[in-house]
Amino acid sequence: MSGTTDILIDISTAILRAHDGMLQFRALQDAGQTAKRLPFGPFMPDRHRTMEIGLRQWVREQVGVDLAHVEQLYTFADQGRYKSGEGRHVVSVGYLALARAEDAAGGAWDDLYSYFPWEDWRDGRPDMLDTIILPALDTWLTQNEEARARVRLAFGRDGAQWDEEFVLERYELLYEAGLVEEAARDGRNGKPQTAMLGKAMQLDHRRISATALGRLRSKLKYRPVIFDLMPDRFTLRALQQTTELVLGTALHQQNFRRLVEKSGFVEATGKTSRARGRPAELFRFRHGNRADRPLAGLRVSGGRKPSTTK
Amino acid sequence: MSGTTDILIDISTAILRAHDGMLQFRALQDAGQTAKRLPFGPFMPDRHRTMEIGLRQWVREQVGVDLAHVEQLYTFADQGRYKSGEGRHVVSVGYLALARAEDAAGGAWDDLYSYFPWEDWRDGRPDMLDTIILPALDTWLTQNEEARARVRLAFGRDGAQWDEEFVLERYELLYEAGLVEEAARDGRNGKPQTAMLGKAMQLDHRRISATALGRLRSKLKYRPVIFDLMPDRFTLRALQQTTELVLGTALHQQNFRRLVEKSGFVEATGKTSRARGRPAELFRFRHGNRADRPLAGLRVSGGRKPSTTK
DNA sequence: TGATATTATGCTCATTTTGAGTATAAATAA
DNA sequence: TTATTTATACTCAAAATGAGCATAATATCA
Repeated sequence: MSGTTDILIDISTAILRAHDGMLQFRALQDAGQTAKRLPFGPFMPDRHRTMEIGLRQWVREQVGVDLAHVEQLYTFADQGRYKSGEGRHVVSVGYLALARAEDAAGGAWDDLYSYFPWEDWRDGRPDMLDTIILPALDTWLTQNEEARARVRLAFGRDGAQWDEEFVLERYELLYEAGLVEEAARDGRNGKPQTAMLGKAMQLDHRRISATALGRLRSKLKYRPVIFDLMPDRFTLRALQQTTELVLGTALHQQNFRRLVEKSGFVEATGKTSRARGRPAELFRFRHGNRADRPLAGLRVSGGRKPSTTK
Repeated sequence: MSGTTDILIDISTAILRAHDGMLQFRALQDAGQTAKRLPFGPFMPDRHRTMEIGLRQWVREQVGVDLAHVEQLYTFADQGRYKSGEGRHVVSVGYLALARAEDAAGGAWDDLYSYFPWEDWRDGRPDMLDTIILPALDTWLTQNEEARARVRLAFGRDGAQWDEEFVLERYELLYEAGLVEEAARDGRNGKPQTAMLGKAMQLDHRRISATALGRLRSKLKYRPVIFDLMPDRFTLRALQQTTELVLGTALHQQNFRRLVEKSGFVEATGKTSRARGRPAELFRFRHGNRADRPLAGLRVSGGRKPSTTK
């Protein structure tokens, strides 16, 4: 008597790596499709004892990457965001996976920030925010007054701080405002906007990718996941650059060093790497035996502000 | 060609409130069943445009509580943890909801910590950890050497800190070790253990509740969700007690006050509440207009330790 | 009524953490 | 050799944190 409708569960995985100074993810190009997609496939309970087993099967078959970290993100089930399924209702479970560049050589990797250009603040606040996004959102807000508080929080307006973790919230607002191509594709806000922001993806895959980036940025601050993006040995500089890639912000080098050294997560190997300047010590990740203390210092702050003492 | 098996999605919600000095959740008693359950029901895509709509329907029909905050927790799909579904594969989506005691009057509410007695540290470290749990886990570990690192992290052994957020990890280990009734029920580790820890629940509902508690403890530290458990006006003492309930730890009163006052999340109403001692100022939650800064100071610490300067 | 218990609140103090620099070292490139 | 580049050490002030003492304002009880 209960849910008689056929339900199909799709498992999609955003696989991230740090490579070539870019935060990249594995994107597949289907013949006849402009938009790319994540590796994905149906959850088949008869064959997959757990969803993670299903995920690993589709990843193995479609992209063959060694995954260093796997984490469930969210289950999306709202109508209209997922066209496909031949009449069946599709529920979409998104996963985040991390890979080391060394273990993830082949295949096509895309720059994640080309899908979310407004998220990369390493060279300062992106111009497009003030020239395109905020004005467009303002226009939209005149029709959608109730969304004002969400925009304020997500985009850090009117005195609110930009929170680098709100990746999904920002993407969702852009979708609702009809500023990303997926919105038009899903038949939402029929008006063809002048500028469609970032590259589109198939199905709900950009939404899943946004969730992945947000979750990773958040997780960095309390678990040592950053090391799942690093090779076996690395300089502190390389670690910092990867962290900056993920967070989308520049960090203070000396303070980053201090933070990481004190965290107990790394140990020196005694070897050094030579590149252009002074050779840097090579470190390695120090497994679990340390009390896992958070890298809370990675919290991005807009600089010191005098505390509001009236 | 894809997943031909019929899949049923169940939506279960752990609804929490703070009442009578207890952290309570809404538990339903089915006739003929010893174990209680959460409100739950199938996701029906034809009727439910989103899962949250489905959740709200089941909550309305089964318990009629006004929800102040709703948040998806996790989607569980592993075999053998969910007996039911008449041959269909059941995927279980868990939600956390918060309610104000005022809006959630009727019905049966259970003390959450009676299901997780090892999680309540307000009066210090629970005895059962050293008298029952850790010895039993040690015995189990002799057969399951690979789980040692997980036990160390989850239960804070061998120098690791107890992390109050690892509620699910602890429950899962107790399940795997056969120390909670659900393990025997699911046919895992047939040996009837002497002491079954905490009260059992139907299906995977204790697992969902564990996830809910862990998520809430974590979220407290970076979003002002605690106020969704508070009445309209409250003293700082009441706020602290609710926080302690959720975290399962005692906090330093003066420092808690300093933290909350500085956070900008509350404003004085000018009125006072009278009880036994000196009357306390009544505060109210100050909505969004403040930059949402984290209540990071809520991070529970085992006290100051001299930093390991060699 | 007055002493006592109870709770709230203000304040201090020593550490630690954090943000922001300056200074120096060790390599390569010109 | 000098300039350039990168790594690393150190300093300093501001802010946050952990711990506690002191005092205020009420109820309760003898």
